Amino acid sequence: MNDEFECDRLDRRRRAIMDAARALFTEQGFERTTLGQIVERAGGSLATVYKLFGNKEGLLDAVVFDKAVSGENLIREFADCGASPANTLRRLAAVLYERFLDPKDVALVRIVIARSIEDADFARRFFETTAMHTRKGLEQMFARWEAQGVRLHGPPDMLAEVFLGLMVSDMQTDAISHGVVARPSAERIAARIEFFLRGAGLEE
Amino acid sequence: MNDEFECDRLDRRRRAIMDAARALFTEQGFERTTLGQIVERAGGSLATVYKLFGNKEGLLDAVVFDKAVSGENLIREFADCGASPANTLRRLAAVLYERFLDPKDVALVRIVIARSIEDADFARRFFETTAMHTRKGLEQMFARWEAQGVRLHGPPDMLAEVFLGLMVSDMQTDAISHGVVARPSAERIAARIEFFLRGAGLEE
DNA sequence: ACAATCGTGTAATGGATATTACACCTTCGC
DNA sequence: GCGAAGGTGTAATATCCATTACACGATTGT
Repeated sequence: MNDEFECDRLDRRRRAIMDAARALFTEQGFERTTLGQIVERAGGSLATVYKLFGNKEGLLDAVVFDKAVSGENLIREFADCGASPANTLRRLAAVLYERFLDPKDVALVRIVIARSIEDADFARRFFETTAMHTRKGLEQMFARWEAQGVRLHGPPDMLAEVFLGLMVSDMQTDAISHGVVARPSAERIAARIEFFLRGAGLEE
Repeated sequence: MNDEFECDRLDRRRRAIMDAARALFTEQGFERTTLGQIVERAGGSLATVYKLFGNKEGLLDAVVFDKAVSGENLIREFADCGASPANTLRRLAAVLYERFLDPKDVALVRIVIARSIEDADFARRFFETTAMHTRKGLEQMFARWEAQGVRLHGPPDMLAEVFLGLMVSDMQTDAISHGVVARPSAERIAARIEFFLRGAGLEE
């Protein structure tokens, strides 16, 4: 009972600190946020922060890589559910918007970009576990369709890049620049999807 | 002769300070760069920096908005030179890559994003004088074509968004994340252009 | 050549903050 | 209940840096 309780206590403290840190980092940026503010919001003490995370950078690391959800599996689910390519892409688009324009995600990306100026490796690790996975997932999806006899205008890797660029990249750039962005309307999404389907040779 | 020389001297000093500041800001980020480093590289003195720019933020402002080239005129030149829409877009693509993937520009964008966490207005001003202009320019180009009887799949504003998203946004996101990005190959550009032409209904 | 103007270099000032040290108190096993 | 282990709060430490103050020297118009 000792270990479990101990672990529970530590975990709860860890989570409280990380939650406070994430909130403050995304509100004010990394450098402007002081450990004092974090402790003030999370309760506990400075000493605990240093015990759990080593230093301020360690805390940022923990916050950013907390839940690196893999986009690869997400996409595989959609690709394997038997719908036509056109319909699969239509449903996938909504998920991508959810994923790439989520304010929490966007805020995190901004922090990573800010930090990447000083620590290039930090950004590389982040994007390899997020955007890269999504792109790879899309690429595999297109490749599987091609193997099943679907005729595509262009190689799978190009289509994956283009799909992401066409559907979300410009809005993501906007979101990153402005902090938030309005969810695109259904019509707007639909227009882009149809555009992609024509370009890829997938009109029905 | 007095005024001219004075002005010349001040201008030269101004330029030297801004050049040093831009270099250091893009290398290390805004917060990590000290005014001491800037003066050390530019020569002159701290007092001059404060006289010319007021404070550190004023210097950043001057650096970022130094040469806010308008993308609107750039695009109008291309649109007015009489080539077919397809050929115009083909030549325009190369210019956009030059513009959006230029390492100097990318480095600036990173700084703006980093700063935007603390100062949202700063980012808004920047993107209104750069990306927004380019988008508007594209939109007007498509609208003019439509007025001339060219049949397009979709409204001009959507096409402008999509063209930017399709051609550069994903690479720009990469560039912003990683700092630099390899210039895309001619084939890669060509493939995307043809994709866009199909989607927009502009195949020849 | 002279005196004034203005940039220049140096050296405070003052505040902020990451990090560490330390003494206290809670919590847990026995 | 008791003692140990370890979290907690507070208070130094120590550095770093934007900003200001000041005295010096160069440059210029007369």
